[in-house]
Order: sequence, then structure tokens, then C-alpha cells
Amino acid sequence: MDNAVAELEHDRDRLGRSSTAERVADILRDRIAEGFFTPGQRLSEEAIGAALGVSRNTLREAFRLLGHERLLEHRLNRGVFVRVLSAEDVADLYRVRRVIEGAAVRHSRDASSAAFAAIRDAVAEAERAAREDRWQDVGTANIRFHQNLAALNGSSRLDETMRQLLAELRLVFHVMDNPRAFHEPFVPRNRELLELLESGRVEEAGRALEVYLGDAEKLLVQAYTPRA
Amino acid sequence: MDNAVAELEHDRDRLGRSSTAERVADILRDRIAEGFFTPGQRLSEEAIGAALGVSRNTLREAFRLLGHERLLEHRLNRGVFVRVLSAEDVADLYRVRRVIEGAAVRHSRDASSAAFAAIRDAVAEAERAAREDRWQDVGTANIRFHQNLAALNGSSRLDETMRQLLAELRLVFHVMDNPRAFHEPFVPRNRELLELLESGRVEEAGRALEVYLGDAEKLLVQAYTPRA
DNA sequence: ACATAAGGATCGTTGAACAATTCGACAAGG
DNA sequence: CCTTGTCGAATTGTTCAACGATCCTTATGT
Repeated sequence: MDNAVAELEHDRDRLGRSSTAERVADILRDRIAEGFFTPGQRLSEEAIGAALGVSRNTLREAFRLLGHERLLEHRLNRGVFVRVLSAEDVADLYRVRRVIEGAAVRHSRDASSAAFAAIRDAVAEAERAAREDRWQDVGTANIRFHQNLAALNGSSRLDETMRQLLAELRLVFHVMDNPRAFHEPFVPRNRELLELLESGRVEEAGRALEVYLGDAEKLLVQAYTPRA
Repeated sequence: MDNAVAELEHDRDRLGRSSTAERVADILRDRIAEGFFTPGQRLSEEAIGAALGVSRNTLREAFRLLGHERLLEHRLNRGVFVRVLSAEDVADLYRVRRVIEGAAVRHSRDASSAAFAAIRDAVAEAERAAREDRWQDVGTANIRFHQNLAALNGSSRLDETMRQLLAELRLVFHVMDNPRAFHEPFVPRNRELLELLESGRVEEAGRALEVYLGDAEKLLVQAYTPRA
């Protein structure tokens, strides 16, 4: 019986998981990800508080949460705004990706088969969505691909960093007017990268990743600089 | 004159730097770093609010800030506690360090001389503090050494990640009963690592770093497991 | 056209209040 | 003796109303 009780401890995390502020943050996070709130838009404490039926204090806690995820920007005495990423931000995000995903590739030698299965799933999902012209979903699957790739590092903190990073990148994706043109080319390249990893050609995969990220960054920066 | 004005922009960050919640967070962060609050200790909203003369709402915002830095742990309806790191946490922190600092070493080829100067400063400061038996300061200087080493990546986001990581590690340092035994051996090794970098022997530096981090992690884990 | 001042809107912070939850103590029952 | 149910104190979660501080806009005067 002691064993059965001991197993319950795995579920302990789920107990603390529901304060109003966190649920509000979840809602706002989704709204930002889906583009309902656009970058640069100001989020009024009063308006949103009234709309969601929570007090200003609770809403402010939710804002604080999303601010630390860099999805919102908090300007003193001026309110919170949906983050606007600069070209420099994009460059920085890709510097981090090269570091984390590059290390993930090098860790692929001693990764579990379950970790590879997760990556394979994401690739398959992207291919399926691409066949069915669901380009928004292709983008989501691509993001999952890179999230699972980064997970090869085996570090929960790097997973968290990666999740935040990809959430930030999603802010930029919404600026792209043509989602297909941006996401489509990377579907076969994800497949390619996966096969290099599974066949153990680590150095080759590392070089492919560098080119991959370089191309993706270039596309994003080009979509940004025109207005400068 | 334009140059003088341009230089002022570096201080711009500090302007927005003054909400009460953030200042409270700064105070608590320092207190935690110096060991005034010990891991596992509960921080009462009422007691601390009264002591600092701020309202509960403001204090709770400060708690949120530190919670996202993983210095405090927030348990629903039970309050906030100074974070207690497990052996698994230590292992995870060192996984991240290997990734970030390892990448930093590889970036050292095209790093500015100013970046190297910052590292050299930290090494010199550690040596000075060691000569004067200020072992707490040696630890602080060692942390600065690694912070500046990570800065070779040239990414503000990785800098931020590294700052949080090192703040978490400081939580563990306070568990060590003999700070000298833990910090002293690494002072000459920092010097060694710096010289490898400055002479361009990157691969060698990478291997030295791996050993370095492996040794440091082992020391910490040993200090942890006895009580298990 | 420009600087200045007034006004309105919004944020930052406080203090109080009440509901919800936790925790320890103590009594009842097996 | 151990377990279980219940109560009450203490603490947190959340809301609300209020006031000063700050920013933005607009009107005013030169």
C-alpha cells in the first residue's frame, strides 16, 4: 500500500495549479498567440478587467506573469502593451536558438527513443497539416518540432527557456502576411534534419541546423526591415 | 557633445526602474543572496509587509517577481517560501551551464576586447579577495567571472538566463558550511581558463570547462546527498 | 509656430473587507 | 494507541474604493 501512496506524489504538482491570476494569464496568452491582440496594442486594466470579470489587482498579477514571459511590455505609469519585437530582438532570439538547439543536436547521441518519437510526431503532424493546407497548424507543428528538439538537452530549465523563446517568435510570425510562404519550405527540412539525427550523423546535422536557422532568420529580418 | 548625450542612453534603463514592487523585490533578492532568509523559510505577507512598510498587494507583486526568478516558491493558499533546491535541480543547473558556457567558449574567437576585459577583471578581483581571506567575496567574483564568460555569446537573453541561473546557484552555496573549501580551488582554474581563451586555444578551453563544471557539480551534489 | 498650462485618463499604491483554505488542537470512536 | 471528525485561529486569495502621481491631449497665450 505504501507504494500506491508514494505514486500519488507525482500528481502533487497539479494541486496548486489554479489561481485566478494564472487562469487569466492563460487566456491572455492564448489570445496573444492567436493574434487577437496585436503587437503594440495597449491592454487597458479597466477594460480587460471588466471584460473578464476580475479585479484590477488580480489582472495586474496576470500582467506581471506575462511580462516575465516577455509577451507583454510594462511601461511605468503607461500600462502594458503587447510586445513589439525589433530586428535586434529577432537576431537575439536566433542567437539563443543556435546555442540551445545546437547543443541539443550534440546531445542526440544519448537521447531516449521516446524523445525521438516526440520529434517524429511533430514532423508527421506538420506534413499532414501541409497536405491539408492548414498553414497555421503547420506553424504550430514546426514550433513543436523545435521544442522537442531542444528537449534532447534533457534540461527542464532549457525547455522552459525554449518555450518562452518560441512564444516570443510567434509574435513575429503574425507579422508575416503570407504564412504558407514562411512555413512550407521548412517542413521537408525538418524531416531531413530528423533523419540525420536518427542515423547518427551528428556533425552533418549540426551544419544543417546552422544553415536552417540562418535561412529562417533571414526571412524574418527581411519581413521586418522594409518598414525601417 | 552629441557623443556625451549618446552615452546617456546607457542609463535609460534605470529611469523606469522605480516601482515600489521592484524595489521591494530588490531588497528581498539581496537578503536571500546574503543568506538572511534561508532556503525553506516561509515569508509572511503580514510580517514583511509591516517591516518594509508596504501594503500586502504591493508585496505580493514583489513575491511574483521573485517567484519567476525561481528564488521563491509560491504554494497556493500556503504562502511563499525561499526556494529549496534538490540534487536534481543542481544537476539541471549544471546541464544549462555546460550548454551556455560551452557555447560562450566557442564564441570567444570573435569576442570584443572589452568583453575579455570584463572577464579579466573578475579573475583579478577573485584573486585579490582570496589573498585577503574574504571568501564570500571570492564567491561573488567567481560568479561574475562566469556571468561575463557567458556574455561572450553576445545575447542579452542568454545573459538574463545566466543571471537567474547564478542567482539560483547562490541558494545552494549557502548550504555549504565551508565557503573557502568550495571557492578557493576555482580561483586559479578561472585564471587558467582565461589564458586558454586569450591565447585562442578554444578546443582546449572547452575541455577544461567541461572538467571544471563537472568538478564543481560533484562538490555541490556531495554537500547535498548526505542528508538524504 | 512654439512653449506653457490645464484637464482628463490611466496607472501605482494603499487599506480594508470578506471568502476560501490551511493547520493544529482536541474530542469521539474503534 | 491510532484513526477520524470537527472546530477555531491564522493566513492567504480576491475584490473594492479611494487618492496621489504620472502621462497624454488639448486649449491657451505669446
